[in-house]
Amino acid sequence: MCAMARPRKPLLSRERIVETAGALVDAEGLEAVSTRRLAAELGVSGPSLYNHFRTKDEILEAVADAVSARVDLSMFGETDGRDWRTALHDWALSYRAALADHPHLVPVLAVGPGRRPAGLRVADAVFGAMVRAGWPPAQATHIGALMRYFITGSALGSFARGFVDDATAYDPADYPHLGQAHLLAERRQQVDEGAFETGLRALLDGLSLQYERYASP
Amino acid sequence: MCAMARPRKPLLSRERIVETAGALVDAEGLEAVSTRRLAAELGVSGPSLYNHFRTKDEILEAVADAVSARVDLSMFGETDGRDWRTALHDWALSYRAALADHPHLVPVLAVGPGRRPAGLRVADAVFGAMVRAGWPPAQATHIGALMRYFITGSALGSFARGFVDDATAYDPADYPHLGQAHLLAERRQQVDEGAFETGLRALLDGLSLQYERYASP
DNA sequence: ACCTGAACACCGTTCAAGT
DNA sequence: ACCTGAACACCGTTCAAGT
Repeated sequence: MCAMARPRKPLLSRERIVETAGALVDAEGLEAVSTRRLAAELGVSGPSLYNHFRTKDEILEAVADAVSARVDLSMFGETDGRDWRTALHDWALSYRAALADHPHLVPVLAVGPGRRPAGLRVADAVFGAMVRAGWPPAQATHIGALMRYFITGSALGSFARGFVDDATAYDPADYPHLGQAHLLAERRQQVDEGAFETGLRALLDGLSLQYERYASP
Repeated sequence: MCAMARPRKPLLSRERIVETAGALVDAEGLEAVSTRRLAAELGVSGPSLYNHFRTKDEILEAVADAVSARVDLSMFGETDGRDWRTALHDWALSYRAALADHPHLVPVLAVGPGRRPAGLRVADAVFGAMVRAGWPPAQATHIGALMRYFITGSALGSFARGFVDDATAYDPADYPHLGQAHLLAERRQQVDEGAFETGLRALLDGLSLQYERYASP
């Protein structure tokens, strides 16, 4: 009448599924992740996954959440009125780096963070730090969202991503101002990097102007 | 020996396929567009589409291109050194409105514009106008890209999009700074709108600061 | 040239059956 | 509780056949 020993350890766990799915996305891209393929990678049969997740989408969301959770938020810990700008800047760089580490996952990461716990945790951290730095609550909320817009938008819509690598596909006559140089892969990456830097500086400069209006009356 | 009359008019054309696919995406979302379903909508059988497009992806790209091509670029026509900022602002609003008109297509529109003719045409128009307004060429290129990052990022990553509409799914204890109000649908939309306005102003303000450094030596 | 039906190699998901 | 095989209702795409 004592408890029978469990027949054996379960083959799967949510953690192991998320981990393996993440590795598969990184290695072969989103379209390589089918329930059957992922299950094979885990040494089980397809339907087994449904004992741990309700849908395939939930698995991908969990993978995205795990990546989001790894983004450094420590710069929002000791923010005071002087360095909110530095904190935002550092966060933007580490966020961008996290996306660059998992390029195939960016389309999943870029859509609404509202359903992912880690996304809300980020919004909460930015909000708290901005309020402590003297921003009005409404503006503090906006800052977290607009920074994310820019960072995920740059990762997803980069010139380099998915560019057709056939120069002859683009007739320069169609784009009088864009030079031939734009069609080269390395040039495209330079554009992405330069646009990110210029945009980030512009955002922070512009926010600083708005901050002065609130903080110096 | 004179040319025989063509048996009859072709049932399909690229234009008709793109038009019908666009209507189907708008009405029922991206996942409703299968080759079989789209073909049924057109009154033909699935494989017929492959006489006009090489893949289903090419059809969706063409739909996205058609939407991009409808974004107003006239504000870049008569830009001089004084109103590059107004032109960028107006373009941002009309771009955002175009995305809001086709929310289901945003994930397609947000990825690399490099492979779509209309995307390059936009980049070209912005570049030309910025150079005429006095921006150095490298900065002019960056401006087109960074504005697009922000606009598409805000459309794709909006708080309102795909938010789980079950308030009980979020325990306020997990997000000490975010109030209960954030969980309401109307509040989320307000956040999106406010964040877009704040971000757009910050970007333009920040770019104005950089412009002064180039234009007033 | 353009459309068709049949076929291939897949999908996500459900479910009864096993342990 | 957790895993399985079989099955359902789909996919995108190819291809020989028709006109």
